[in-house]
Amino acid sequence: MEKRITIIEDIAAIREGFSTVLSSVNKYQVVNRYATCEDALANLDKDQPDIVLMDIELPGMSGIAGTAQIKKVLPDCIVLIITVLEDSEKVFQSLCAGAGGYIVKNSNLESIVQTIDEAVAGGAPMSLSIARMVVQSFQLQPDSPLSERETEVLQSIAEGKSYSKIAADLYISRETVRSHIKNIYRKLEVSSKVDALKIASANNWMNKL
Amino acid sequence: MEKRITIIEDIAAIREGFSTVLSSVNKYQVVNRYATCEDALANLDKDQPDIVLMDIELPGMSGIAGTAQIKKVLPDCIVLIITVLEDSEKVFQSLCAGAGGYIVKNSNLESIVQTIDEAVAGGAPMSLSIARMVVQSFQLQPDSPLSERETEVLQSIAEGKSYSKIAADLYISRETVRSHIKNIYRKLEVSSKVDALKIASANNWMNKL
DNA sequence: TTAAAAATCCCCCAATTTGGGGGATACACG
DNA sequence: CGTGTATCCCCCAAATTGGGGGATTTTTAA
Repeated sequence: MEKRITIIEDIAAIREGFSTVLSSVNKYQVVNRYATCEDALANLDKDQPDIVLMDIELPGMSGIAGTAQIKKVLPDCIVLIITVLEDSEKVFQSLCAGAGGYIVKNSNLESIVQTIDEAVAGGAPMSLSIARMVVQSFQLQPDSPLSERETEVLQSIAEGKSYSKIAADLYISRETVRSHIKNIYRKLEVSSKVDALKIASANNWMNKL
Repeated sequence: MEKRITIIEDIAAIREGFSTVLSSVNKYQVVNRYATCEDALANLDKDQPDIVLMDIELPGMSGIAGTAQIKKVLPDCIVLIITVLEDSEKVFQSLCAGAGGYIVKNSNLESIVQTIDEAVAGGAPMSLSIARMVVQSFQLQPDSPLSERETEVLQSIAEGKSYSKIAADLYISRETVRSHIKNIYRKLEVSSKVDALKIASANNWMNKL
């Protein structure tokens, strides 16, 4: 069955380029092309795309917000991000918004079709460098000022545990937990859970699991 | 320069198979092979491997715990997991422990060498299905009983914020936050932050960012 | 159109938690 | 022999949490 594709990209040349390429492939049917998310969202019900190719930098609503909106209306629609630069922040935000993969803007025509095929087949197409970015996000930075035990305690705080619960889980006294927390606060130069967690997670000093 | 490789795999046939293949490649030098993490860890200082090929299911210490231990002693050592089945839990635990990529056990010889090359070049080699697994972990399950606002509130609790802080950030009254939390507790059949967070994060009902 | 769900706000209240002090002891590493 | 780590203890006041009991409005769905 033909897959319905919508393209959202503000640069006309790139938009029409993708469109021309994909229109020539039998299994794909480009139902519409838009320069902004706003336009695309207004016609979403009518277009009913199976796949959306979405630029990340758009005038008005960003591609990330747009992705979230589209997934809200059409949860099964696959949104593929078209990108030039690989900004780690934006990559994660897109993934959280529901993006299913990445297409590099200047890649050749066959690889674009191949990428879409992979996505349709249930894969999560992304370049090796994006995969590395994602994998790295799971790994701890080795530059943490916190000791192992302190990290363990902070981790438990991130899970919402109280001092008493942490103490029980680690088989230590509640006072010891307090000592660790005092040291954490001193090292990170903060004086509350929220601030400590903010700093530690921004620097990837805690495990994500 | 020759890369020093250590193989940890309890099945002799597979262990020797990898060893033979990699020994025949000039840029790689298999310095040692072990059946258990314990043995490998005892000789780590002497072996000084650049790359470790690690089976995930081992007698005694698991490959995941072993990976964490190795990274503690040799932070720059690249640990590649050798795996047959792709269990999402274990994949994430390995990544958190510091694994740099995955090698599928029954892949052909050239692709094994290619995977190691990618890892050395700074990539994060993994199969498409593992990439999908990782990407999916960033995406919300659509089966959440919580409303958007409730999810937002729970998200804030996960960040360690107090009711007052949440209220301020969302521009609502603290009492409204309390109402949302009461509803969250009712829906999830819990009566504390910890339990609510446990259920919601286990089901992927909250954003990771 | 009507009922349910969602989002907003208010009160009372007691137990728990938090974070600020002030300590102490023991062990390891260099 | 100091510095860091890990463990434990005390006091105390302010803040937080979670259990009740409500209410109103808007949005959504049946």
